[in-house]
Formats: sequence, structure tokens, C-alpha cells
Amino acid sequence: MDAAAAHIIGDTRERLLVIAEAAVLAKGFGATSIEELIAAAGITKNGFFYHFPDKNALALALLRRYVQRDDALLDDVFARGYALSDDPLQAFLTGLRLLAEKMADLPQEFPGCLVATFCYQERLFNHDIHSLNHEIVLKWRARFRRGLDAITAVYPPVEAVDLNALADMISTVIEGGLVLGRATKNDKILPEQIHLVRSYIKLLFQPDAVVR
Amino acid sequence: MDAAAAHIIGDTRERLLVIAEAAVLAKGFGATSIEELIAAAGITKNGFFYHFPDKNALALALLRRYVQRDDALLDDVFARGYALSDDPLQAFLTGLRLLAEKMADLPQEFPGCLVATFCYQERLFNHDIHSLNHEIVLKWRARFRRGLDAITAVYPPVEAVDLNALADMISTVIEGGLVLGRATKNDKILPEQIHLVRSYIKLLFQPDAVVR
DNA sequence: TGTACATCAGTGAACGCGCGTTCACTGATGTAC
DNA sequence: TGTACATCAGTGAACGCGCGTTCACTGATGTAC
Repeated sequence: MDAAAAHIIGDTRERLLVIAEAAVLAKGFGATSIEELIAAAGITKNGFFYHFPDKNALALALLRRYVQRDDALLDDVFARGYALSDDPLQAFLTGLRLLAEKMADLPQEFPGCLVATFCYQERLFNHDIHSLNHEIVLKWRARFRRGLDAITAVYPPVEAVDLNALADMISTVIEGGLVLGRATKNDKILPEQIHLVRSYIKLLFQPDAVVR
Repeated sequence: MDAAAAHIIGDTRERLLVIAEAAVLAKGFGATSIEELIAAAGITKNGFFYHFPDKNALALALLRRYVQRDDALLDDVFARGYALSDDPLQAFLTGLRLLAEKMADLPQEFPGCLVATFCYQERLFNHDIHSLNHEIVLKWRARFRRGLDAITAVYPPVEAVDLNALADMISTVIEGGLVLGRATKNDKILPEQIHLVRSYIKLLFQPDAVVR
């Protein structure tokens, strides 16, 4: 959603967050000024400071809002995966396929991840942001790890593998895919990369069924 | 290398680049001021503008310098891989293992990639930076693609796979691994992730030899 | 070898602008009794 | 129902600071003849 569309949102605070997220993903947090946000939102500077005590509070609110939507999206695709199959491997693979499909048609102009943005601008933020960022990554790990544990209970991996690292690989591939997608302005790269990590998990746990 | 160590570099321009790279990786380009760079380098503001016509020129010089070192590192590890084996798969896998080892003991305080930093701050830069960033990613793709082509000439993949996407996966995992490593302040993540993509390539092209 | 000039690698001071933040204030709505 | 007070969601003006950039100038080194 862009600044123009954000004008129809009644809640001023939410409107500020929508505008700010687009700006931060486009040019980074340090280069996003409060001035431009209030201009787009149509309020004065103190309107901003009414909603956020300072700029760091904006960053924190952005990250909290971001992770909430992200969680909902992941909940959704994997729930559908598990609904479609009782087999933990099939369910997980379906979840990944649905995730790749979602990522294939992101509506945003600058698809990107706030976690990545913020961790590449470390020195700008206070401790709250850093620890939330850390927490988010560990939450992703735990989420994917649960899926992998269910798989290993049924299918032994063909090669010894650290399951936490494998869980992280999904986050890794999403973060990396976003970077490559942005650098090349090619929105196919992210879904492609998710398909590849899906292919790896398939080979790792079910090498015999490889030709579908 | 930090600002203190940079003081012993005779070439002022190079010293500025060393200081600037550390600062940009720590807090982003927009938040890195010329003022702090010259303070660390021990020159005046016009000393800076003697070396760089404007701030964008600094970004371009940083990226050029970065990609040069990156190229040299990749040249090195893969050359050693090919020196150690005539088999294209073994050689490539060895290159990846050596790369993971290099990444395991990076001396930097904030290991990170300037390509990622810059593509998360798009709006700050002119066209030169964007096209160089794009070019770098395509160069990585071409490099890894050559290795994969040599492999497929000998080993058919067990599953149909887009070789450009697979080549990109190595860059993806490096970029993503850096993001996760920074977010969690854990420098083990990047080498782990490189090992995982290596494991995938092994399974994909040589599933029988999986138990080494 | 001397001299004139050019180039290199900067210095020092000033510029206007926009930044994040703060102060004192306000008009509309909600709540207690 | 009326009135007093509290809270919400801001306004308007000003703050000092540091930013990127520009101007005019300089002392040391290199080059031509």
C-alpha cells in the first residue's frame, strides 16, 4: 500500500505505520524523515510525536506490526499444508509451495524484510529493536523446527544434518532471496529460491520418491 | 579493520574507504556522515571532497572495492577446489567447503555485504550504484553457473532444476546467512548455511555417494 | 643547476537546509455525579 | 439533564545541531626547458 492509498485509513497511527514501512523498505530507516511521513499522512509534526515518543518507538512499532503479519502469513500457509495431508513431510512441502506462491505475487513495490533492513542499520537503534530482531529469528527457527521434528519422526534424513540449521535455512533463503530480488529487480528469484530449499528437504528426507 | 587500525594506512583515500566500509556496515549509508569519516581519518571536510566529488561517489568506490575483494576471495577458494580434484563435482564441493571455512573466521566486527546494505537503501543512490549492484549479482550467478555446468556434463541431477536459480542459491544463502548472523549476533550461522547448500548440491548430483 | 609552472593533497571558514525534539496550547469527545 | 473535569488527538511555532556542499586559498612535490 502506498502513501496515497494510506489516506483512506481512518486511524492516523496505522496510516503513519503504513507510510513509514514503505519508506523504510525503500531507503532505510535513517534516511526516512519524520517530516516526509507527516507530509504524506497530512498531520503536523506534533501529531507524530503524539503517537510515538521518539523515532526509535516508530521503528519498534513497525517491527512489531511487521512480525504480526508475517506470523499470520506463515500460520496460514502451513495450516493449509497440514490440512491437505496427514504426512508431516508432504504437509511441510505443501506449506513451502504455498509460501512460494504467496511470495510470487507480493503486491508491494519494494518487497523486503524489516528484520534485514534493521539488522543492516544496527547502530541506529536501541536495545529493544536488537533483541526483538533476535527474537523474531529464533521464533522462525522454532516454527520450522517443529515441522522438521515431525518429519524426522517418520523419515530419517539420508545425511546427518543439524535440524536448527536446516530450520534456519528457510529463513536464510527468504532473506537472501529478497536481497537478490531487490538487487536485480526480479520478483521471480524469491519464489524460485523457496522452491530450491523445498527440493533440498524433499531429497533429504524422501530421496526415493524424487521423480514425482 | 577499524578506524584506529586504519590510521596506519598511508593512502588517505584508502583509509577513508576502510573507515567508511565499517561505518556503512554498522549503520547504513544514510546514517554514515562525512563528518565522522574525516574525524576518524584525521583530515578536514575538503580533504574528503578532494577524493570524492560527492557522497554517492563514495558509495560507488566502496562497492567497487568490495566486489574486487569478494572476487579475489571466490577466485581463491574455487581455484584451490579445482586444484585438489579433477572431478568437477568434488572440486565445486571443496570450493564451497573452503568458502564456509573462510566465512567461519571473518575478522570483521560486523560481517555483512555491501550489496545487501545498498539494495535495502535503494532510494538513496543514483543509477550507477543500482546497475553495479545488479551486475555483481549476475556476475556471481555466472561464476557459480560455470561450476554447475561442468558438473551436469558428468552427473545428471536427480531432479530437474533451473541451473541459474541453483547458482543464485549460493549467493542467496550467503546473503541470507549474513542477515541471520547479524540479527542473532551468531557468526556460526553463515558457514552452517553454506554447508547446507553444499549438502543440497551433493544430494542433487551424487545421491549414491551420500554416506561419505 | 635554476627557474617557472602545474599538479597534488589538502586547509579553513562559511552556506542554507532539514533534521529530531520540545514548549505551550486547543477543540472535540468521554465520564462522574 | 447539567455541569465539571479528564482525556484524546492533535496544532503552531520555535530550538539547536549537524548535515552535505561550496568558496577561496596553500604548501609541498613533480616536470619542462
